[in-house]
Amino acid sequence: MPKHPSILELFNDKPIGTNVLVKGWVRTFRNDQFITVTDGSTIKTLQIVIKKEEHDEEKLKKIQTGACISAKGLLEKSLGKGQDIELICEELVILGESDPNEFPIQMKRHTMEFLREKAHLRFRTNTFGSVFRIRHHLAFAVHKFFNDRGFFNLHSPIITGSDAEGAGEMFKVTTLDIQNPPRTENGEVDLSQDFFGKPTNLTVSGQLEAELAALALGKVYTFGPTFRAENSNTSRHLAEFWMIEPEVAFNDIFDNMDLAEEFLQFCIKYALENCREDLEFLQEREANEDKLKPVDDRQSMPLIQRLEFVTNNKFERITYSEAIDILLNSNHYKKKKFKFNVEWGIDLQSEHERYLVEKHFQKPVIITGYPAAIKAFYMRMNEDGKTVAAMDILVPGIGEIIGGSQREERLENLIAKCEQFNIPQDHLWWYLETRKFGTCEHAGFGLGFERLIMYVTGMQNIRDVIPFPRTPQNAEF
RNA sequence: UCCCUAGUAGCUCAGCUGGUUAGAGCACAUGACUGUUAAUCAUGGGGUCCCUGGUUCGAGUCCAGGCUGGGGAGCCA
Repeated sequence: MPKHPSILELFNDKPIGTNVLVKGWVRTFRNDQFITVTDGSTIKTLQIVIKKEEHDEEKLKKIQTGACISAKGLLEKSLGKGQDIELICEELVILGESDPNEFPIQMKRHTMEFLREKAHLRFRTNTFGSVFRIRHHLAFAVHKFFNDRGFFNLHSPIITGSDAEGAGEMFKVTTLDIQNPPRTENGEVDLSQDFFGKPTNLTVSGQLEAELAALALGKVYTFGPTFRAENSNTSRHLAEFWMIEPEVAFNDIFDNMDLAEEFLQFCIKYALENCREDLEFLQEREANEDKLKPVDDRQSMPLIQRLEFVTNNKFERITYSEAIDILLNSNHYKKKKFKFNVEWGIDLQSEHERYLVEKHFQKPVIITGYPAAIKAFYMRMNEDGKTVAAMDILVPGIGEIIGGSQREERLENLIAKCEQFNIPQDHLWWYLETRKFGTCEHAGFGLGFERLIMYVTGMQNIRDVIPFPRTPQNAEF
């Protein structure tokens, strides 16, 4: 048992008439009498009532926004309207002062941009408190979903020696002195003297490793940090992000779609059931922010309604070819409103995906059967010899949230693909060997955890759903 | 990396076709009030107008370059 109850516990148990000790941070101090305190356990705040005469002036002055206090007293039914319980304070201690002239977080609206520069203190705000509580619950939901279905969590390596995954630019990992690295006779950096004796990178995906495990354990999933050294400056990309990658032996692309859809709906439902108050707060926040925006940029549905819509409706499933047809037959296309051309074989542009999801279907869409040329080497070739068993799940507002495929399990096909994509086979010998020894059909997908959090919280910028975002030119904190 | 856009008080912003001493709300300080809900009322302090250079009698305002933030695109999750 903790030495003192959290505010969440006080609201749940409501031990009215008993003596309690509370610790937390001051939000406001009104009327020289009412201290609003939060301790992070819930979005709710506890009102502490003090009698001015019982405390010396110096102490009262220190009850300021951001200060840390502890209060002991009787928990009572509140006389005021804003809350049902309050603490009648008998003993008040200032644990940590907070000079209001320096503390940057005020009880008023701050911009996300400003708070991003105060990432060490932004946890103290309602918005980030809610976001990071929801982040926790979603992480827990991920593990629960897979655990309940007999999946094993696989810890794929962070440092990887393979450089052929093709998922993007990689961060190099080295212990060599970059000012003065050892050189070979012809002047090149001698990586054989590096820590691992070869070039190594931070992982861009745990998928290939997950496949190895799936072909033995059956159903596995990874949930860990991944890294992309792309110079991407958007509200949807991070250099360090968390990815969830299930991989299942004996699943085909249709099983894969079912799993992905069930998984997304489970996570969203879990948040709706376990984070109600935080979601209500974020919904109100979003509505207030929307008032400042032009009508066209506003959300069509309130946050919670959007989430319920996703859990209550089947995702739309179409093939890439059907998607192209829909685009070609759209008024949007006929009025030449697309910036990029539409024809079979193109990689769908953001504007195309957005049209399909936000205008045409207005719900999550799963697109399958992409042209082989625009997808990764490991995706399974379909019978037509032109398309692969790939799938992307697109959601309104975010775009691609899941990308997956049935994997190419036929050794000769995979070797042919390696040649086409200029991937040296000796870099992937271990991957290819799984196709040599007891290969079987299998499938999996990757979900960007932060994008899921964005969708659930309604936050517009991915930098605001991870505690300390890493983006090009920015690794403060 | 490309395109667009912004940078004025601690925060959020206003500042017109260049023209006296650069404004408001919030925050802060002091006082009043005391069952408040981001309390209220009064008074007060607070500025490298992002930086560098230029045009001009005169630049927060115009021009050029740079820095930083934001939006969009590409890459992707």
